[in-house]
Amino acid sequence: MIDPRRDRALYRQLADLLRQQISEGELAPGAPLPSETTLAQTHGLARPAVRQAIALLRAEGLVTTSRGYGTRVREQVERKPLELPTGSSAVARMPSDAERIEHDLDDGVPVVEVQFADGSTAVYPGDRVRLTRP
Amino acid sequence: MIDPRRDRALYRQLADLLRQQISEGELAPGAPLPSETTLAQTHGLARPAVRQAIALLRAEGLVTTSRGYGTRVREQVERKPLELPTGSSAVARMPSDAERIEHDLDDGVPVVEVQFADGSTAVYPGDRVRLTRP
DNA sequence: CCGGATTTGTACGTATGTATT
DNA sequence: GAATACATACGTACAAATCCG
Repeated sequence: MIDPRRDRALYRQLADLLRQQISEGELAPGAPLPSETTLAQTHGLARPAVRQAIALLRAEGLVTTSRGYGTRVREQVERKPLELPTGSSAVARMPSDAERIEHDLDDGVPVVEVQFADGSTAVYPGDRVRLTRP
Repeated sequence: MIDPRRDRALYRQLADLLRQQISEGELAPGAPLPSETTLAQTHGLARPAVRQAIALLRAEGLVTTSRGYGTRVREQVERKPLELPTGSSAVARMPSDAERIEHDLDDGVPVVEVQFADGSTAVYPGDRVRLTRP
């Protein structure tokens, strides 16, 4: 229940609610969230507050939003094992705007940048790879 | 220059401008961005549009915002080498709300979750570690 | 294919609260 | 205490994408 007297922003309270429903499976992967208008009405909020809540979940990689379509719980894609070669290293970071477009990455999805022993680098979508060391 | 006739949202155009100034060093690490009010006036936008632009940059990990203080270009912290042990693997993802608070992570900073050979896992701040394989 | 309904995106204005300097 | 700066929240309006009959 969203309570204005609590010392937590209303949109954060709504995000907490939705996050809980997702983690408990009440909103399963692929399932649509109620529309922004519906969420606003059922929780007594204005639409901007609802949008802020959903923006939080998007940044966490929990949901995906498509214009004119709606917001859905993100489905986990399979991660390909990627062996980290001897003498190489890897860092995780958020993609640049260009990288997000190039790799068709959703909001809230980091990239993995591998630097090989020869100094060259490669960038991989963070939700599709798992670095391994056999 | 921000141009309403262009087919790109005004707040995205402003984000592009600021992103460029950051990448070119005109806004160096640690440097403060103009205040939201100033940016709004100088570019002829309303403050909500300016806030959207800055929110984009925050999500990309380019800037940090502190209430009552302002927004500054993020300074890169040193990354500690972390050897990926034999038989382990690692994934990159965005932190949960709790993890962000626990590790005191800025917006736009992913985490690295290592799964060890015995099945146990550990989570590291994505901006402070570099996975290595000697 | 078209049109209408639904849904999210963009943008403005306003007001008030709270943290930092 | 005052000034500055960001955070939260409401309301409104129109644009644009998608879906469905």
